[in-house]
Amino acid sequence: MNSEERLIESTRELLWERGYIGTSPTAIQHRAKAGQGSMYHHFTGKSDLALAAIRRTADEMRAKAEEQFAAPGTAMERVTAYLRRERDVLKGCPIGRLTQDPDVMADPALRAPVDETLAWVRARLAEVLAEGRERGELDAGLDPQETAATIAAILQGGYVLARAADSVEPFDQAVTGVLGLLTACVPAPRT
Amino acid sequence: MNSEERLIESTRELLWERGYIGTSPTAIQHRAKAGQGSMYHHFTGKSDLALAAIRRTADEMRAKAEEQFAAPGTAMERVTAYLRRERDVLKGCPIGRLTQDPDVMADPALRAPVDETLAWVRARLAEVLAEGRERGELDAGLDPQETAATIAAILQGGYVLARAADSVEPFDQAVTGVLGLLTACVPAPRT
DNA sequence: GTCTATAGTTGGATAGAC
DNA sequence: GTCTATCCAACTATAGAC
Repeated sequence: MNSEERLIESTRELLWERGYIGTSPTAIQHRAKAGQGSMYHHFTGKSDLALAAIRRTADEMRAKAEEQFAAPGTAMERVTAYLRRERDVLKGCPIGRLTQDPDVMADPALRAPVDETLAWVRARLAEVLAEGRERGELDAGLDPQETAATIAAILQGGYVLARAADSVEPFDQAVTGVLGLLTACVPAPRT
Repeated sequence: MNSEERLIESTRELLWERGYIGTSPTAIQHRAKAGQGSMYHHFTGKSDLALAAIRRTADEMRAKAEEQFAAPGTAMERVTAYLRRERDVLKGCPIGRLTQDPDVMADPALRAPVDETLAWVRARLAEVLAEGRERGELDAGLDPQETAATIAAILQGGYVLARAADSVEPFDQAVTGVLGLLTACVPAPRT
């Protein structure tokens, strides 16, 4: 891995662990085993490097989610697979955590990938749910957009509760809880 | 309001807006219109001041939540009142946001009030739900603890989605969505 | 209690040599 | 491309005067 690549990857890690304000160019350089000259040769500065890092993380997040969304199976099966997927729960969401970073939210360029990615997740979940409703897999009264927001919020909120408790338990409970509520919206099969 | 009081209040605001890493003693002093000498006379340093601020915010958060939890009405009514209560959605949760602050989570003293407050919210919600289930207001198959985690996660996650979108819409949708799912667990009244 | 002075460290970046 | 030298501001805190 070349120096530019290492700088981006180190920035991705540090943004996840410490956020934008908490990540210094010096810390990035140390982790990437790159000098100052190298960093400022490849990138104009901290924000430029952060942009590259955030974009890559956002792309990766969408790709991983699409694996479950585009899989075969009923809507409930796909939503369950998405919620139950292996996750670094105690580390939280590398995109969601950036919403707490005022310097990220204040910069339209840095903010855009965060906004777009979470909006995409909601929209994609809504599509999956709408599809399930059309196929009669889900109750006709279920609102796809609202329920999609609920599911996306469960994940982001589950991370927060898990980090506070320093335990994955509340995350797992929140997921199990919403899946239980959703199951009640699955029409009984015609006998 | 005296100087000590102003320092605590300013710290509360800044922790909410910029987090622990992003809040400097200088910034606190400016907002509180207090000098350095004043601040270091009343508090041993940044973390000591942050502790006072976090404790107060945690107490306030519990008191506000208890208003809805202890109100008269069915479990669904109290949960609905809690979720629909007026909130500074785009500012997020002043306690939940601290879970993203590695320096807060690394210090047991600062971490404790965050952990305890969110655990309390879940436990209290579980009590309300269990009560509703016993009274026959909610489906017997509903797990109070899991559902409590779901509801608490909706709030924390709703804030994240709202901040990303710079709009309260996803927060409101997530809340409406989960209330819709919960309503499906309300047994039809005996006719 | 509050003020000013001081101080060592880190942050974020630039300049120019190689 | 990478290195070292240099820069100024901000961060966090201490010391001592008033």
